[in-house]
Amino acid sequence: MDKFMLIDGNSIIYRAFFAMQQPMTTSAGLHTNAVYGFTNMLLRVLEEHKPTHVMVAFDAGKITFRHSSYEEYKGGRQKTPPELSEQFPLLKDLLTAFGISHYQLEGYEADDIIGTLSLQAEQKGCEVLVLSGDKDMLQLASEHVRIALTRKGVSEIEQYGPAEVEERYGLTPAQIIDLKGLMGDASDNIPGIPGVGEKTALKLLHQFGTVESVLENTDQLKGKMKEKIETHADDARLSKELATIFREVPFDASWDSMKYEGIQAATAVTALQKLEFKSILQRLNLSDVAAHPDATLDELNADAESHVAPMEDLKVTMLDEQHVSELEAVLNTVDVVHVESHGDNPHHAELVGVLFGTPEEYYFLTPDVLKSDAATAIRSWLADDSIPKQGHDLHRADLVLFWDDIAFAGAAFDIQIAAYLLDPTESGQSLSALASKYGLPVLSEDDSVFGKGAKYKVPEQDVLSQHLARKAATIRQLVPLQRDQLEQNEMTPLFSDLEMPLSRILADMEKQGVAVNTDELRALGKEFEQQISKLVAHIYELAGTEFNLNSPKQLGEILFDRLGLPVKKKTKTGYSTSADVLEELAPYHDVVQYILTYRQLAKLQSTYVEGLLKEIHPKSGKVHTYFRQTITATGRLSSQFPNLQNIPIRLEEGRKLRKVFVPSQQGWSMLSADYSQIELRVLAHISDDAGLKDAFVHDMDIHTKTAMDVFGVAQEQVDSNMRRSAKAVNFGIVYGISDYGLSQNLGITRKEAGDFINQYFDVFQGVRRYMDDIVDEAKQHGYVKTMLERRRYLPEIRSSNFNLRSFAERTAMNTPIQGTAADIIKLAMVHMDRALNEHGLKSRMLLQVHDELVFEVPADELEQMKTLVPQVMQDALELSVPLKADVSYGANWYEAK
DNA sequence: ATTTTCACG
DNA sequence: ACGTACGTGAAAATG
Repeated sequence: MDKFMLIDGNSIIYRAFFAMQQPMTTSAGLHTNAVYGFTNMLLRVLEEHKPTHVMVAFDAGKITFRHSSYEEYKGGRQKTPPELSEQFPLLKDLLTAFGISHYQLEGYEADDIIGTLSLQAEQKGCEVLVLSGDKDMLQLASEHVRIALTRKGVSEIEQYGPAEVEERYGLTPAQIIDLKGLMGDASDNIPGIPGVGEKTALKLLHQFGTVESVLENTDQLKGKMKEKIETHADDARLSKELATIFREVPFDASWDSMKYEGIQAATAVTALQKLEFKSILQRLNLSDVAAHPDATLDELNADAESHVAPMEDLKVTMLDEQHVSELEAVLNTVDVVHVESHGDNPHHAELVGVLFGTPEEYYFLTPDVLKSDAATAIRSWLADDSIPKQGHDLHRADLVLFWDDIAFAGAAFDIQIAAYLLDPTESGQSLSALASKYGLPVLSEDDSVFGKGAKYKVPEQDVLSQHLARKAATIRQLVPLQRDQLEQNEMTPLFSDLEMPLSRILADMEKQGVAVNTDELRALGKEFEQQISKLVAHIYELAGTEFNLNSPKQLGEILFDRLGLPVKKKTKTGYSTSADVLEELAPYHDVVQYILTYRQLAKLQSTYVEGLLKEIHPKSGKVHTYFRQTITATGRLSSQFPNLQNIPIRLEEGRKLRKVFVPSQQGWSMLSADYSQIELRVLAHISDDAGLKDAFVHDMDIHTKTAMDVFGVAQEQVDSNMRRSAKAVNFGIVYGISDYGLSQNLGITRKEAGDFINQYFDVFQGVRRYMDDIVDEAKQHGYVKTMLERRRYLPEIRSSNFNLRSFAERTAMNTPIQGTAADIIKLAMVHMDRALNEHGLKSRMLLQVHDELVFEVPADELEQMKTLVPQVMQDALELSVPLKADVSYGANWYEAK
């Protein structure tokens, strides 16, 4: 017998929305929580009831036939929140992908469509199940029509037939209409009789049976109730009419179109991926879906239970020295490598083991075995640049192996880099997180296999090798999925021609390291130390007490409680003692200036002198930073252990630290080249602003030029203050300007800052247009792009929260600029690496500091490098304005300024 | 583990 | 009215 399931789409999606209040969005910022709740419920009921026909009905249009008899019908109702209304089309698309029919008809509500269909189905001899969250539906219950009402959001379902309705209310299904006629329904703005709630209504109906009968027999009632019912008799009749589901909707969908033969797996998976429903996808085996595109989910599930091997069955061979040849024999089929290591700093991390994966089998080698004579061929394979390798964080693998004297080359597809490009803000880039993101079989977190922090322990070898094999299996399955997505996003060149080659270049730079003159560094430390101890004594004396100068809390107590200085700013935990606050306090008390100087020197001492000494590698005597390629939201690199991208330069005291960074060989020089105003040049290109472009084409001083245009004066009339202001505006423009930010920076009022910005935009109209357009673009697509198609998703650009939205808007303005600048210097690095090789130069690229490249150069290459480096940098990418790079060199990084 | 401060582009 | 300039990492104190 046919079994028809009718779903009240509006009712269920509303309930799902309000039940799941935690926000849930796709990376592009579409809200999906209601669709998610709906889908989970749908899959559950389909599984449980196995219907032959399914139809989801929706309301259509704002005006229904009910409005003609009662204009205020559904009046006063809260407007559907936009976070929910944007989910209706998503749900309908998903249903289509599932192969489930949905229907709506102008002028009718979902109730009416369901009422009509349930009647027709029943007359055809079908069993009908109606799914809704609305009690009104109970009026449809009959011998062959059961009503399933959701409870607790949509997580539970309660079924009603006529018997259950009788049991619950003591009424027949038809009397449900009368019930509502008397008690009304606030949510639909159906009046009912004031003062009559469920209790009274039920009592009346048990006594009289129908609304009409109640109204005819008011003489049997007495007191207030009699009065109210008599005065609101018409309301009761109207309410009953409104509550009655119309069961003769002119329906033109065919019976066959509602047939349900299981969810089409292939289209369903695509749709679920689009919605990023990880946990739902996780339950499906994607490789099976790919193999059987025409199958339904049920068929695949049945299939999976019968013969797909569970993860436990991965075939892993642990190879000792005697059996390494087994791997040698299949090396040409190895398609995944995973290097497991322990420790955050890859230059000091311990090699735990290496896993080689072929599609058939996995092989695990301990570090000892890999380093043994027996594994020479394996090591040659690892070192062979012409053999492409796939893995997760191969950059780290390369470094870890390097310090164990094992060469690695040929990284072709790094899924960590791919994941970063696909969404640079996604923090969870662990392999396990990626597995769940893509709905692959669950992979244990490293923390749970190894333990966290001090509890880290390498497990038994069978557990270890099994875990690593699962990682390898995950990598193998991920590669084609990411490859497709990169291709779809037109990011394949960015990935293959820029980021992958760069990852090897970075590893080379890091292995090379930078030599540090430790004697000089220690001498600087001594100098700082002497100044610091004098300052501390002085400060204690002026404060009248000793305290921990490094504690903002204690310092705050001294300054504001003990010395009674005015409080300018507070943090969430107490007084702010940041430098800008202290600057303001300096006139009030002599101690403040000493504290500022102390802060400055203490920073240099702890972070740079002591910090740097700690990072000198015992094996090389150099510092080897670790450039991270998958951290920043904009595409920039970051640098760790130590951070060599924030070595002091702005103040002379700190700048001296650059003297300790020296060439690693006698007679060599440090050479540094930096882009001049790269971000503003990028802005000139992207915004196509005539004035800005003109300024760069003529290589003018951009801040002076800005001052001339904004203040409307000649070059000679620009004083240092005007130039300073113009410079601040230019910075602000790049950051995504706000009047508040500029006012803070320049110490002017917000209004003055705002006027200033307006003047700027009046002159640079192309820039204004760019800022407007890019925010619109971000709102429309949910992401912004750099010139090389690097993306950043900005889900909060559609937020109703002003702060979140404003932040996203500034980010939309800044990211294409900062990100394109990052693209450009990365391109320059790839070109530079090639140029050094092609020219057979011994010079080495050592550091990248966002707009600067640092090299060490032998004396006989100095002349050539002085022209080659800026040339390559300037030609990295062609813009509508020239790029400019300045070069300098000297005996150390300080001299190369 | 989080907060505050400060170094850089 | 809201309360920020964009992007990072490290050290120290403190919860």
